[in-house]
This record gives sequence, structure tokens and C-alpha cells, in this order.
Amino acid sequence: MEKTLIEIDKAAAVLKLLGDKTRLTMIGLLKDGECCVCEFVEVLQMSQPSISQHLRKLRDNGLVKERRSGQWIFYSLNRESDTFSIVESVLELIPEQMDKLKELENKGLRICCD
Amino acid sequence: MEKTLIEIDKAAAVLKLLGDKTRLTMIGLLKDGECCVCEFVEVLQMSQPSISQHLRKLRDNGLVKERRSGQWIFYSLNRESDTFSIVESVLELIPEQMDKLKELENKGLRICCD
DNA sequence: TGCATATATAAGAATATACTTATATACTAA
DNA sequence: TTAGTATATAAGTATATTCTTATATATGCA
Repeated sequence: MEKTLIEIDKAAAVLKLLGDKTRLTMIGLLKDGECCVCEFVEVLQMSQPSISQHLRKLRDNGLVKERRSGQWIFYSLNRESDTFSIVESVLELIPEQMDKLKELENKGLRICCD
Repeated sequence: MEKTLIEIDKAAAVLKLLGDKTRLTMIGLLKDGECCVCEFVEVLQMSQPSISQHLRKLRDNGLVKERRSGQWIFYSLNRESDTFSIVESVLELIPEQMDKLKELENKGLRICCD
């Protein structure tokens, strides 16, 4: 049950990534599954390049991983990351973001990724 | 045992504050007690104004509180903050910073705050 | 009162961050 | 092959961040 400690530099880097509302919401959206870029664009109401740039930071730091499926690239949490415990802890303390995906689904806007 | 959820904006703000090595180390140093500004200056090897500015950010966001005692101002974690659970979780995942204070004590540099 | 110490604040500079628009790349399907 | 869709990258800009140096404030003590 003992968690491995994360060195301070690495912890600070991850916390800095999570310390941005857009990226924190993204991580929240990934809590229960995958999302593709177009879904983030819809939910977060931001430009596609901006979303891609945030995802790149998360990926470069190993917080998320990607999986291509046809034209789409699906992102998911990288639970194998040695800093995942930070992400996990934070996810327990913030509200679920799932409802935003549900809304999207209700509007029929999630079809692009089926 | 159920923790109250922290809204995403507020969580992101706190995580941003913790996402800086200097401030994260400060929080780590406060885990087991108070520290005064001159101790932070010694341990972190940074200028006094820089330390004060970091402490101000932490204080403005309610993460730490201050207590004046003579010429010295002692900082401590604000365990009453509604975002303290984030700080608490992070503290469990990073190494103890106490040894740095011990070193200081060994060098006799902690006398200023007795 | 006057000086020393501890801390805070102000102003400015260098750098980092997060957008924007434009364009490149990868895949699908006609 | 060509057009269309999804995503990534590049370049530029506005703003935020974190230092620095100089100065202000608060306390203690002779």
C-alpha cells in the first residue's frame, strides 16, 4: 500500500501541468476513458491547435498516451507513469467531468469518434 | 471520511502554486512545523525578496498563514483552507524536506529563529 | 532617539506560457 | 489521384511569471 515517493522536481513539473484549468479539465475528462481531440475541442470550446498543444505537453511528460484509430487519435491517462499517483490523488478531489461528455453525446456531437 | 470536492478553477490555482519547485519545497518544509523567512532563505539559497514573493503567493491563496513573533514572521500550513486536501495529498507523495532543516540546525544557522 | 535586523514591497528585465493564424501531415473515401 | 477530415506543428504575439536591485516598514535594543 506504500506509495513510491516522487522526487520534488518531477512532482513540481507534473503539478505545473495540472495547474492549468484546461489541462486539469482534460485529465478529468480522461478519468473514465478515452477522448479524441475533436471531443476536447467541443467540450472545452477552444481552438484545435490550442488543444493539441496542451495534449502535447501532457504527453511529453508522460501523463497521457495516444492511440490512433483511423483519422482519430484517442488520448487516455497513462496509468503506468511514475507520477500517476499525483494525477490519481488530484482526480479524487475535483468534480467529475463526465457530464460534459454526456452533454456532447446528447447533442449528437460525439459521433465523430465512434 | 468523504472529502469535499474542490471546484476545478480553485484546484487549478492551487496546483499551479504547487507546480513550482521553490514553493513545493517550502510547503514540504512546513509539513512538520513553522519556518521563518530567514530559514527559507538559507535552505533554498535564494534572495530574501524572492522568498517573500513566493510566500506572498502562498498566503494570498490561503495555503499558508503567518504569525509574527518579534522581528520574525513564522509561516505554517493553513490546515483550515478549503483546498488543504490537495496540499495534504501532495505532501504524501513527495520526499520529506525535514533533513534540510536539520542540516541548517547542525550548521547553527537556525538560531535566528529561536 | 538612532541603528541593526527581519521582512515586505516596488519597479524593471529576462524568460515562460498560452493563445492566434497559417500550414503541414496522416488518413479516408470517392 | 484528388478532396475532405482530423490532427500536429510552426511562427508570432500578448501576457504571466520569476527573478533582480532598490527601498520601505516593523521590531528590538543601546
